Amino acid sequence: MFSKACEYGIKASIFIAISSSEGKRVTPKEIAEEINSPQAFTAKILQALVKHDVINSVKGAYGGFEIDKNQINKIKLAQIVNAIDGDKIYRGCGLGLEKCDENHPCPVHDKFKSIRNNLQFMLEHTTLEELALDIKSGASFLKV
Amino acid sequence: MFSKACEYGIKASIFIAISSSEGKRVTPKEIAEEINSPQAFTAKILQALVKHDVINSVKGAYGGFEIDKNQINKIKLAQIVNAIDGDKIYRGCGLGLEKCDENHPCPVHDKFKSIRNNLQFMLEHTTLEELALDIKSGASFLKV
DNA sequence: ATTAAATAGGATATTTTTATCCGAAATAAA
DNA sequence: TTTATTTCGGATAAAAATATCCTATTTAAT
Repeated sequence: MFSKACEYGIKASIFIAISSSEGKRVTPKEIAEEINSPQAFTAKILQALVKHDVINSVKGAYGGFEIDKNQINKIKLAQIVNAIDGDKIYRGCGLGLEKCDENHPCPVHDKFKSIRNNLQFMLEHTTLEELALDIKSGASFLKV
Repeated sequence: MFSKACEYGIKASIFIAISSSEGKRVTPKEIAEEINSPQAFTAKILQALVKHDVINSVKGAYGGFEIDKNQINKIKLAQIVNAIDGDKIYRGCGLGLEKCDENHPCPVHDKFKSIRNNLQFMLEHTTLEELALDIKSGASFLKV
C-alpha cells in the first residue's frame, strides 16, 4: 500500500505532532526510537517532509523538528503521503496501464473506483491531530 | 497497491482465460505481447501461477498455458493476488507494525479497516470470467 | 570567538524487485 | 528416432527501494 518511507513519514509526523503540542522539538534519534525505524533513513524522510512544508526544522543546537501548534489540526494524511509517495496511490491504474480512464479502462478500473475513492477521502479528511490524540490516550500505538 | 509481478499475473490470467474459452493454448511470447509485459519475467510469473493451480501448463511442442474451461467462472482475483503477492495486502498493517490488531492498533487501523475489507471482498468475489467478458466485448483493455 | 549540538545533503552500501539469459527436460509431429 | 517447440528452473543482471556514513553548515550557549 504505502512505501516503507511513507510509513515512517506518517508515524514520524504523528510523533512530532505530539511533541510539538507539548512544546518540545525532537531529533531524528528520538523519532527513530519512538517509531522503531532506521535513524538515518528517517532523517532523509524528514528532510522531504520539511521541503513539502509538512513539518518544520530548526538547525543548530537545541534545534530539531516541530510542527506549528495551530497547524496540527489542519495537516491531512494525504499531504504526507503525497510528499513521499506522490499521488499514484489513488491516481495510478490498478493494473499499471499507462492510460486508464473511463473511456479506456483496465479490467479492474470500475471495481477499484470506490475503493480508491474511499482511500482518497479518508486520507484527505484524516488530520494529524486526531491520530496524535489516539496515541496520547493510548487508543493506538506507533510501535510494537 | 499490487506488485508489477502481480499486475502481470492478473492480466496474463485474463488473456489465458479468453484464449482457453476459445480452445487455444498460449505461449509466454503471445501473452507478453498481448499484455505489454517483459516476456521472460512474465514466464516466471506463469510458473508461479501454475504452482498455485491457478493456470495449467502443457510442456512440449504445441504446448502452452491454459485454464480449464469450466474453472474460469470459479477462479477469483484473490487467488491470483495470493499466489504472487501473498495476503499482506489485506492482512498486513497499513503502517508496517509487526503486531497490529483490535487490541493493539496502529494509528490508522480503524480508518483502514473498511477500505481493506472492501478490497478483500472485491478480490474474493471477482471472477476471471467477468473480467474476460469485458475484454472480449471491448468494455475494458489489457494494454495501452 | 569557541564549542557543542543539530539539520542538510552528497556518496555509498545493501536489499528487494524487476528483468534477462541459457541449458535441461518434455512432448507432439514427421 | 529425429526434430522442432515448448515449459522448467537456475544463474545472472539491472533497477529501484531501503539504509548507512560522513562532512559541511547552522546556531545557541558559554
